[in-house]
Amino acid sequence: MYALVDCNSFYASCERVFNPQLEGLPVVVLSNNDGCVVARSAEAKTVGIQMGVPIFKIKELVKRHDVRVFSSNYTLYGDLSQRVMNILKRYSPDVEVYSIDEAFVGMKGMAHLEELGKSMKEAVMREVGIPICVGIGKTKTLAKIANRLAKKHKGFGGVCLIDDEIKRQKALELTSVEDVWGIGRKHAKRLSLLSVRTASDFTHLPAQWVKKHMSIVGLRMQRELQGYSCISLDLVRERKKSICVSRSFGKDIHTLDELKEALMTHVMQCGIKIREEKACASALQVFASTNRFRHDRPQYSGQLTANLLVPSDSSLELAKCAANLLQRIFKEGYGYKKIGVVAYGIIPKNEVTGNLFDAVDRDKHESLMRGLDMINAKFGKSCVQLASQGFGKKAWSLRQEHLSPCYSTSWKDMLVIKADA
DNA sequence: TCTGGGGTCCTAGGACCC
DNA sequence: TCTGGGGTCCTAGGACCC
Repeated sequence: MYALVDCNSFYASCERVFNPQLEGLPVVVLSNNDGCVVARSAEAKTVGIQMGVPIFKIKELVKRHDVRVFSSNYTLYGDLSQRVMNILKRYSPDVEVYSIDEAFVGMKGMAHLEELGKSMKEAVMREVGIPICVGIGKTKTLAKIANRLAKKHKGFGGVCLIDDEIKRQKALELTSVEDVWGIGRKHAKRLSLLSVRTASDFTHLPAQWVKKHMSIVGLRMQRELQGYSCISLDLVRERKKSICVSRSFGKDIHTLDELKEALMTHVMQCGIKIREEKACASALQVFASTNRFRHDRPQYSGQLTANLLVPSDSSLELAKCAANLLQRIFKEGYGYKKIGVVAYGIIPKNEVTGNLFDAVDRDKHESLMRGLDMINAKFGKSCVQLASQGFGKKAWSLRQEHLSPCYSTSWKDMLVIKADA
């Protein structure tokens, strides 16, 4: 049996933990650049705010209902997430952290599953202050479905267990096919043309049809819904296959110099991620694009990939390569909205093969990067930078107008509790 | 004026090899 | 004049997830 633990309105709930006045009020959290709504408290859902809607489109709604708006604060959410996961690990050695706000917990051989679920819920609320729901089923996909029901129907008290045939049937009938884990917009549309409306309908489709139109991924989903486990717990995190850092700009950027400053900043971040993985990248891709929503302006999107002579984790080398790629994709006369870098061919550092014609002093780079990481870890990631990242005010920087403090990870942001004299 | 970011997996088709 | 078959690897694109 598997339990799926999912935090309710996670980002919005995080904001509430250190700011209890938000309790009972509609709260939303925005994507990077204060673009779209990516998390909503229950109250925000009730007043009709849709997931993913750009904030500028709901100005009126926000004003009318006094909705509290926050920029996303991943430092805060990441820290609270870890605390939640640590609690779950007390219940089972098998915890797969699936995303920042979700984890699968292996419950093999355990009894009193519903009570265990309730206990998890209470512990997380008591110790971190985050509300969660728990769904339990024979397969991961059924656990997902159970979780959805637990969220949707108050009667479950936040914990839903599917442990027999009757409950499974009932749960599948109550779930629309587009709400099944792994069925996205495209497949949902195709299925609706066949009058497949619920998860239960989907399980009755001929397997050949599913295989043909939805590949073996679809077949696997079907089997999982029928109660045959096909997706096992992923307990050791696999090595990443690609590492990407990209951002939209607060406003359009026209010059190569400014684009380069932004790109160099992303490359530096990418380098840090690569070194955290104790890995090297074999190839680097740079991409840049204009604002795809502005149909009234000329559109352009360029991308180019280059192999490195020797796989590397040195920000300096990556930066040099990226700068070169940018020069080649840059076209004058466009307003750029986004730029990014992707590292491919990620291999463990100790498996890197050298090259006879390699002219780089790798030991030197290595100690330089070690020093740089140490300083930046201690004094903030912008303490030591590349000159090419630019100085002074950055026209391209993110918009973050509603950022909350990092209550749990920064000394200066810690709450001060005043006792009444 | 203002529309996110970071991933994974699968398939088809082309290049290439013997 | 006649021009195979089997296999691997790589890439681009699609679909999906949170």
